[in-house]
Amino acid sequence: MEGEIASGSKISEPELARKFNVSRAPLREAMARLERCHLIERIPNAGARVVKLSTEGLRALYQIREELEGLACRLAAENMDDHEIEQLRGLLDQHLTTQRVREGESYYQEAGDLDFHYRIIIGSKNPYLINMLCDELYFLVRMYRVQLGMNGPRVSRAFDEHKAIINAIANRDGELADLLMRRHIAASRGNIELKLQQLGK
Amino acid sequence: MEGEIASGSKISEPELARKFNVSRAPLREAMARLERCHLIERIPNAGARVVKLSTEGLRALYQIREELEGLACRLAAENMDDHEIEQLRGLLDQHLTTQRVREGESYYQEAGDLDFHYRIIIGSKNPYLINMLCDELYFLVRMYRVQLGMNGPRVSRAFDEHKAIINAIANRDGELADLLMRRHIAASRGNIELKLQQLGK
DNA sequence: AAAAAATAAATTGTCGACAATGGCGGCGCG
DNA sequence: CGCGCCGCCATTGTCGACAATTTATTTTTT
Repeated sequence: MEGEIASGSKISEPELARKFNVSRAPLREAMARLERCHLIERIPNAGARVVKLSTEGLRALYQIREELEGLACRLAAENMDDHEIEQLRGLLDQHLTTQRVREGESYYQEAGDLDFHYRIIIGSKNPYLINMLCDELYFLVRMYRVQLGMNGPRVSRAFDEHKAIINAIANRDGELADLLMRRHIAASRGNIELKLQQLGK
Repeated sequence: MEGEIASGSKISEPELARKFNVSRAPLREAMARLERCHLIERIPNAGARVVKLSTEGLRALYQIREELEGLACRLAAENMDDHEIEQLRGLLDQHLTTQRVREGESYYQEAGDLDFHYRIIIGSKNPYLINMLCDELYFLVRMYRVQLGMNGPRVSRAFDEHKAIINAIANRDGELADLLMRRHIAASRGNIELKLQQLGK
């Protein structure tokens, strides 16, 4: 995810097993999980390679995200209880004080439970949705984030958008939360796409 | 999927390995796949059990389907070429002549490439969408279908809805195709839910 | 020199066995 | 008779080795 192993480089099962001093069995399963998360791609009988980030990949991924996280917002507006919403508000305030101070540095890099989107998805209470987003797509999303991390004016703007979304959810206005989330994700995509074109190629 | 192994019954790894005369390794992977498809559920250190079909599960599953297959329609309207659309039309006509004759018997039971929804998803050309729907959710969908198969007036109605959707796609009207698909799936859900309440419990 | 055959290497799937972990039932004790 | 402890057992994770298949490379033949 963090780019430590170069994009497109080959991942050898026996080689990594030696490197980490484990047998092939657990490493095999680990690679199966990576494949499920779309972090590696397999070519039959020719090995596995680290995914390459691309504009087309980003587009395809974010098309799904818009739809699914929009739905997550609608469901979260129905299903999150007041306590959870308050907790999420607290998380945002915490981000404001700890992270946003060093402006433009690193909003958005938190993992798991500390991530805003993650929490909303959990809040939807739909097990299939949670599984698909948190256990499969999210690692790839985070890979784009980490390697083409957001900075500049987008940081504070994203924070404001998060605020607006949580407000809509707190007002139990699922329709609005849905719309705001879709726009938020679309904007985020635009930002990353720009970086991809500048840096990547 | 077909209910041969009763819902809720335990699946033992070593036991099945003996039954099929294979070692635990391949059976292990097979079960991992079943879990990924949500056909079995694991309780840590207590074994795996066949999923139980339920109204809540159906609801959660179809919420995702509406969203994702709606998106698939929108994308298919953009990305399917004329040849693919014509092929899909042919498939529908074939269903009409071969299956629909024995009215109310078994529309909808075809697997894989022969399935209408399947083909549209492929037509979206979005690899993540294809993977999630065809490789993960679809087996569970088919389980509901097979075990609570459609019959009665719903059969011909579903066929007409399919026709309308393919027409919208052929007209490159993604928005309409999206809407029609969502309604189609919602109606299908209603039908299955009814059966679940009648028969299941 | 080009094509074909043979060989080497890597990937991938499979096997049988062992070990650790946690749940469940039986047993003793209060 | 109820409660907690202990041992058995199923589940689960791991290991090292072997086999099959496919791809790449080298050697041989025309």
